[in-house]
Order: sequence, then C-alpha cells, then structure tokens
Amino acid sequence: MTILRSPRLADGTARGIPDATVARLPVYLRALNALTEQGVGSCSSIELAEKAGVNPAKLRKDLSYLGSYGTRGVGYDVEYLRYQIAREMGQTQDWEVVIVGIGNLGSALSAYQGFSTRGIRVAALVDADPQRVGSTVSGLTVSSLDDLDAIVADRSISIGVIATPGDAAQQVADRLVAAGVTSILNFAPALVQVPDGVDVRKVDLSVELQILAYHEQRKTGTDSKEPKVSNA
Amino acid sequence: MTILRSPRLADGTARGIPDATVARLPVYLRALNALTEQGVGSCSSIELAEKAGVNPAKLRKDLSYLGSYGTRGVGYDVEYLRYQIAREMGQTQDWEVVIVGIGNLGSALSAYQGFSTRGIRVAALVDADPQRVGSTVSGLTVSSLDDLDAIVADRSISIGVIATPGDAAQQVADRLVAAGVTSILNFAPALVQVPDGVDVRKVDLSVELQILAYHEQRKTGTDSKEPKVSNA
DNA sequence: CCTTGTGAAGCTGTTCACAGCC
DNA sequence: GGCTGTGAACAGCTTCACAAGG
Repeated sequence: MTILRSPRLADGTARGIPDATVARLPVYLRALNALTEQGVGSCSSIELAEKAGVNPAKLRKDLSYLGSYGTRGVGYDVEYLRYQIAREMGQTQDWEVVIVGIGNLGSALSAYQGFSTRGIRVAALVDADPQRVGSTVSGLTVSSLDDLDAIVADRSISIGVIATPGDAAQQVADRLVAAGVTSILNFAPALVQVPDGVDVRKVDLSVELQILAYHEQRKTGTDSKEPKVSNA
Repeated sequence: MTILRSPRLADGTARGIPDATVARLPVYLRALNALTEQGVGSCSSIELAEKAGVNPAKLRKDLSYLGSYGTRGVGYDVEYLRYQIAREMGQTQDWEVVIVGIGNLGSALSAYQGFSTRGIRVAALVDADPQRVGSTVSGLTVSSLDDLDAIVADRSISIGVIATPGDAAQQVADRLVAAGVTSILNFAPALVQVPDGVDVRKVDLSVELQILAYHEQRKTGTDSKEPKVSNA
C-alpha cells in the first residue's frame, strides 16, 4: 500500500499540494485581495511575500505547486493569481457550514464578518438546549440538534463547526458525521474521533495562550540562574 | 550573534524544548487532568498518547525533553508528570491577559470557561468604542483603550489578545507593545508587526475553514479522473 | 518481562542559490 | 537587468527499533 502523496502533475492541474502550502494559500489570497482594493495590478514575489509575512522563496515555492502563473523579470498579475489560488482552494463556490453550539463562541462565529468574503457561508445554527432553539442569532433561527440530518441534507452542507463544551464534542461529532458532514472544525477543548474520510481541524483557544505563557516565562527567567541572553 | 536553541541540559532543567513539543504539552496536561479526575494514578505512554491523540513514540520523545519522569517497565505517575509539565509550561502561576476589542468574539473570549483551569486569567477588557466603555461583560467593566498603559502596568499584564477588526489590529498591537505587553494572541484577520522580543501567535478563523474547504473540494473530486485512493 | 528513553533513519518543510526566461 | 521557478542543501520533526533499566 504505497501512499502516492506526490506533488506531481496529473493531467495539467497540480495535485498533492503540501499541507504547509495549503495552509498559507488563504493568506496569499487575503494579501492579493488587499492589493486589488488598492488598485495594484501586479506585484513581485518580494512585495507579496512581505504582505503575507513570509519569505519570498517560500512564496515562490508555494506558488510553483499550483503552476507557473508569474512572468519572469516582471512578477505576478494580481487578479490572475488571485483567481488561480481561489480556484485551487475551491473558493469559486461558496461552502455552507453549520455551527453546533450557540453559546458565546457559537454566536460570535455566526456573526463573524470575515467568512462571507472567503467563500464561507454560515447556513444553519444548531443547539441541543431547547431554551435556545427557536431564538434568532445573527439573522438565523437556531434549530434543534434533532433536525441536524434534515438541515445537512437539505442544504447539502459538508462542513460542521463544533462550538460546544468539551464533554459534548464527541457526541456532536458523531451526529455531524451521521448526518453526512465530512469536515469538522472543532473549537471544543476535547479530541474527537471520526471515521476515515472525515477531516477534523482543531482550534484550541487556551492552548494558544498557554504556548505564549511558556515563552513569556522563559523571557522573564523564572529560575534566574541563567546568564540572561538578550532574546534577539 | 549565535542563537543557542540547543535542547541541552543546563543545570538540571531541560532547556530549548522544540516548538512542536511545546505546542503539545498543554494537550498532555489536559489529558493528565482528565485522568486525575477519573482517579487514575498512573498510566503508560500508550494510554496517555491515545488520550492526547498522538503517537506513543512522539509522546515519549516530547517528555524526554523535560527529563526522565517515567519508570521503565511501569509508566508515568499521573500527578507527578502533570506537575512537571505544568511547571515547565509556567503554569504554577496564573497569567493575566487583557483582551482588546469587546465585540462578539472578545465577549465570547472573556466568558470562555476553559481559561481559568489552564492558568489563564482574563484580567481586563479594553475597547476603543466609547459606547462600549463602562459596560460590564462577563463581570468585568470595559475600559477605554486610552487607559491601557495604566491597566497593563497596574496588573503587570504581559499577554494581550487582539479581537478587533483587521484594520485596527496593527494600531492595537503598537499600543499593547508600548504599554509593555510582550506576548500577543491575534484573532484579527491581519498581520501585525512587532519589535524583537515580542511574540505573536495568530489564530485565523476563516483560514481554518478555507483549509477544510480545500480538502472537501478534493474529496468530492471536481475533476473526477483520479483512481480514488482510500484516504487511510 | 515490561515500558521508558533515545540514537538513527526517514520524512516534511524551509532556505539558498542559480539557471531559465521575459 | 530583473524576477520567476526549482534543484539541492539544510533544518526540524516524526517514527522506528532497540538498548537500558526498573
């Protein structure tokens, strides 16, 4: 069973883009959108890399996985490159997502302005608490978790967001998968197990702060034995 | 200017833990806390790795950067290991954070239950909008951005969270740095530039969904030429 | 015997440096 | 001349497989 994760060309379109690159393409997309708004028509890898906060060589390498969309000696056409990345990312269509758990975080996510311009549309809100079902949040009526199957099927939703407490996360994930969702973004502080073929990404708010706290601790040198190297 | 990022021992305590390991230590901590709650006193690397969702070899390698806290042939003492990791992560003290931007997301973060049990305390809320200043959110009074210097100094806050719109992020970051904050968690969809010695971590909600959308697109096989290898 | 701790191998991602092309 | 695209070197992370040691 050889895994063919080759960044090789198939029939013209690039396939098998590295994960690290995929994670950066949306950042490039945002930078290109900003350039378009500023009326900039073309740019070099150095300029774009600066806007995106990466090394120019890395940017060029990343783009090379998509194809050759630049012009040597000149740079990249902003609009053309933007379109090519958007197409590769599947952003030529809108992706409908369902948010499960309409507490503080779920409500904040449903109101988040940044989604609509990135091809993401919050299509439905779901909560297990009967008290919340029927209320309106960000212009959407909160549905019952029991209606999840119908909602997912009806609107052909393939992406679910879990914004519940940790102890409900696995149960919600199971129901999302049963309903036909094949990608999950999990904000709950818990691991969720899913069958093969389902993708899960996890965003853990307190872990991010704990990582910062670790570095902060090292800066201030809690055990002040060290020669206190200037943290360059 | 030689950067000494060596995972070498100094005076007994491990130094220079790899970034990837630091990012996982909070996950192990959470798993250990769960085991403690279940009354489990000791566990093997296999059990703990499963709870944390990682490969057992990776777990052991990670722990080896901290020291030798296990017993060969037996496993790890849950409470002892939990304490050692907590100490390494600087979680023996509470870290006070200030949240800037008390919109939907900022409000949700200020109410987030997961922080308090992880050594994170939301100490102050700040907003630039005079309409919001003075209101109470999650039991805290929202202060003016102009009072940031005093707040940071007064409570010796070293970590700031940016939950503003993208176009305000850089300005807020500048003010946080000027006030003395040396670690920033940025939720705004924008890059922020900070001087050396200040750490920034970025959480981008729409990027996470865009990455899922990319994989989703590939699953459904837009150009359905591929032999459809089962994604194990 | 069992499980940890760890050199070594392998893999992924980053950076360099330059050939290729406009 | 200038900038892209990319092989090759490099660095960091993961996984393996086994020696060390209770």
